[in-house]
Amino acid sequence: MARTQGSHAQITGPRIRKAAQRLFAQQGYAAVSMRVIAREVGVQAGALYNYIPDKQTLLYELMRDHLLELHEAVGPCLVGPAPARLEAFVRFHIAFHHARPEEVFIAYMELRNLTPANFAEIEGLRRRYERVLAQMLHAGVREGAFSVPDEKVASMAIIAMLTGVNTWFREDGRLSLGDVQDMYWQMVARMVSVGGTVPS
Amino acid sequence: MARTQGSHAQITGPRIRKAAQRLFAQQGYAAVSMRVIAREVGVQAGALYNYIPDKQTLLYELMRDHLLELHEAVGPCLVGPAPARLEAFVRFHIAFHHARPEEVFIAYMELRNLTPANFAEIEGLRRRYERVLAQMLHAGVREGAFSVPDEKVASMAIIAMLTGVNTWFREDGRLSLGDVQDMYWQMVARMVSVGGTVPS
DNA sequence: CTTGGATATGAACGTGCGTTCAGTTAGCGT
DNA sequence: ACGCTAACTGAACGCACGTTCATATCCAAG
Repeated sequence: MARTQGSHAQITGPRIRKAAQRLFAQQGYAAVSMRVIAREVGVQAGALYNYIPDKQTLLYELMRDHLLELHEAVGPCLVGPAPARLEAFVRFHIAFHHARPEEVFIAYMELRNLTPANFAEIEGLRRRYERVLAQMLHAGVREGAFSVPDEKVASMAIIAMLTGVNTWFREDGRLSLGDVQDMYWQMVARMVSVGGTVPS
Repeated sequence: MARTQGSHAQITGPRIRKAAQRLFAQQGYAAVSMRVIAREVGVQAGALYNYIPDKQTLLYELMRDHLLELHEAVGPCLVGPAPARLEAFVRFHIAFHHARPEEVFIAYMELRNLTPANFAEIEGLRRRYERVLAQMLHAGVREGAFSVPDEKVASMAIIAMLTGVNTWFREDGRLSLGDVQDMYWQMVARMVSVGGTVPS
């Protein structure tokens, strides 16, 4: 048999990516075989190679696409006065990452499974995102709106604490995502001394 | 051949753990084979089973021992007034994790490679550690020394940002570990409003 | 109605996996 | 000097891996 039903190309490609994303996030890149991905999609393993050159590229493209989408989406946070931009960034980062737990998990956990060349590309995209926040802090400090011990260190600290939300937040818990955004913004604002003093 | 040199039992056991720790941290549990671990130690794969029941238990014990050591080591941070305890905790967490990058990496990245039973044990130990900080914050809030939006959320945020140091800090960078400890303590202190106001 | 390209199958390639175990050696206690 | 046992080897088990490829089928266009 071959092509047991109608034309599938525009369906199968995305389905492969979705299945790989789910499985990589759940079990890890190294633990997921091409045959398992294929079964999830409903084809034989060989058919996957009509859509991807190899397993490594599949992983790389998932991570790259995620980070490119992240860069596009953060754009609107880059306008206005520094404190407003920072607040927008905090809320954005939490919401964006919450909406994509699998992509985020993969982007953080599977870096070491990239070939050196692919790793360099992904790492570059990550650094660019970190610099977005660092520059935001830098501008705020220059304006006298923020005070931090070190702009780069503060940006790493903030990103780490924001990304950490994904490890514990559950939709059905006692807090809504909005609550969490409020709380994190309050903590970040205090951390960078927005307004030069602590908000009550 | 067998036992090509003198008695090795008390040497080989720890060497297996060290090798596994290094390799698991570098390449991931699923990507490291028993044969590779054995080669690193200088024995055949079969010999490993004189020291460990199986690969899964090797991973589990690495994580468990790390977390038990963490609990023992955090003890001294639990005395004194709340602000002093929190400062001690911040400095301790950074230093302890910095000294054990491989253990930390494994403990965070390989959770999904544990069997459900082992996962439950490890997760329990992690939660206990998180509760140490949460109770510290709770006490500080009760005393009026701290102010946070939510004690549990704040503890997750603080632990995430502290653990994040391991992802970027390099011994040979422009900052010493002491610098970083100072900066993070300053940021955390502001975040929980130590003293009810922002330290300059 | 024919045809050609898109889409998929299923077998096969060589390799490596975790684990077991009978056999072999080295060094200790006596 | 010698046996005992701890320590290790090396082969073997069945299975799964990523990838390739000849082949088969389906659909759209002419």
